[in-house]
Amino acid sequence: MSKKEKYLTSGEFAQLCKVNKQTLFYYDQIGLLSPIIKNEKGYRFYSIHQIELFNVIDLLKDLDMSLKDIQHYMNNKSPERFLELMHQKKEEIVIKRQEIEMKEKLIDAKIELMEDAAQTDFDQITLTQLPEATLYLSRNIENISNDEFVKVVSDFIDELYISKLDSGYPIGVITKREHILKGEYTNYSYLYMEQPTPKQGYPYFQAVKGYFLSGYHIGGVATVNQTYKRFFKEMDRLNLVLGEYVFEEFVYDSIVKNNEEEYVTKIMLHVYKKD
Amino acid sequence: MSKKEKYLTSGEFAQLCKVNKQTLFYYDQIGLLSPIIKNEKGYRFYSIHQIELFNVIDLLKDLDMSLKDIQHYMNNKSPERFLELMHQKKEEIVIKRQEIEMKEKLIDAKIELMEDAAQTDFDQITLTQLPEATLYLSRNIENISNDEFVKVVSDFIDELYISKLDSGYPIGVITKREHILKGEYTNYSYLYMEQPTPKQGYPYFQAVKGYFLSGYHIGGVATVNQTYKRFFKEMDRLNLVLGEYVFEEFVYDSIVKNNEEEYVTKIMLHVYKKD
DNA sequence: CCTAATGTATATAGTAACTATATAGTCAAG
DNA sequence: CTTGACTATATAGTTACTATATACATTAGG
Repeated sequence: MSKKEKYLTSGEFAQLCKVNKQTLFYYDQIGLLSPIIKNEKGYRFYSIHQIELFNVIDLLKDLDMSLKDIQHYMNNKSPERFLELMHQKKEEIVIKRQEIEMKEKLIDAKIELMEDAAQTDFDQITLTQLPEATLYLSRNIENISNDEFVKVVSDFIDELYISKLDSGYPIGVITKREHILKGEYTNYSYLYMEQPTPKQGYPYFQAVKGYFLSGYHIGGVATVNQTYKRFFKEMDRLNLVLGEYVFEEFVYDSIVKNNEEEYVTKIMLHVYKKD
Repeated sequence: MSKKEKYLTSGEFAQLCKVNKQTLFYYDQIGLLSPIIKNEKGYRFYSIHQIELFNVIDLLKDLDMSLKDIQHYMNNKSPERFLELMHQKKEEIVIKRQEIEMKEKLIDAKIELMEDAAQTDFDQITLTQLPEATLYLSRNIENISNDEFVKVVSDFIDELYISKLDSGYPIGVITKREHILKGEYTNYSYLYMEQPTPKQGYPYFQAVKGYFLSGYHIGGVATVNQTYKRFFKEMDRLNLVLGEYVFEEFVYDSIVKNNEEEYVTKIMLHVYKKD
């Protein structure tokens, strides 16, 4: 290796940086990263050390720093300021990573939901013993005004977001036995979201376990009473009585189907064995 | 909860989605997400269920899907296609997460480097026993042409990238004793990057341990011979002989300093105790 | 040495996904 | 009945590229 340094052409440097050559022209133009040499023909030549600089620019850019702000740092660089910047970016990247992890869980939950649904016979009603599950509940929504309902939903979603409790599972509704028995199938009492790995220190949680009669309703809310009729018939046949709560959650909704008639709702009735 | 649904104004819906109202107008304009009702005055009203749709749009957008492609899915929605999409996005988000994790490590490494440097006396030369360390090495770069050197650097960087071995630690150079003794301080033999958590199955690794004389060179390569003189004096004083290799790595370079005269290079000479 | 292929340059326009601004109409409270 | 907070549309501006058109330079092969 001799003393005189080898310089890279714009094309070579672009390849090394894994970036479009035009991007380097742009960086040169705005004065963010210019080649150390420009010959009489206007050809750009970069030093091999400049890749370090490019990498830092690329890192900061990925962490949502604007080119202008990066340039501002470069014009005022110092070990102290760089350390400060890295501390700040560390905080930001931790949040970014947590958000990515949340979204990955959400995708996992959606895949699970869709794969389960794909091999489910929506006409079948089955009796199962459900293990204990923890649910995050909204405030009570019985007989409240529409404006209040919107407020509760907003708050519920905000709480899920702030407390990082959005597990990606669908938002479900809970209806109390008394309303079901009166035929008020849409007089819901709470919204809920299942928590696969519940955190300590949050209120509104409720454990659920016991016998459940599970089935599916196909169509909009207007026709849900017919599905409940089928449920009641099956309860009679199996000698069951309705327990405290009924749980409903969407399986197929506007995300995968175009019209309400094709929506699928999973309905789980808490039941006791008659004796 | 009565039958008739409550609708949200554009402002309310924007707040719920945590997004600028203008963004919703834009989505309406391109036909991606339109309110289910527009009254005679042109006022937009969204259903509460539309937030689910918005969330999916937002998720896909975060996973680098263009609004056009999202729209294309929405026009061809089905459980099968949604599942397929989620599988694809799962693969993408895993890569994204790994990249974020790499960048977080890189930031950690930079912070460590800067914090260590901040409390280091660059004039001091110290004798320390270094623990075993694993280094990822480039091909040999002794006496090669400039073109070849550029190729080796490119390959080295590409390998680090492909094999995900870029630990964020600085790229260093190794010089053999024979070259040092001849005063050829810049006739380097290898590039290296330290691997804090070495992976199995990669060649080019070399463990390093033993006694090292560590000090710092301030300035460009042109003046490094003076720093080596200081090292040799210290070796005499401590009754040491030069070992096999010398390691050099940048502490302060173009990322934190404007001109070469202020750069700081850490130099570590492998040494034996004379007896 | 000529030529074709490949490389380099500048200038300009286009792109995605917002974002801001200007202007004007609507609604609800006091 | 007015004030302040909302709603709408239309248009222009923004960021960080990206593509295209045109022209000049360098290099490899015959």
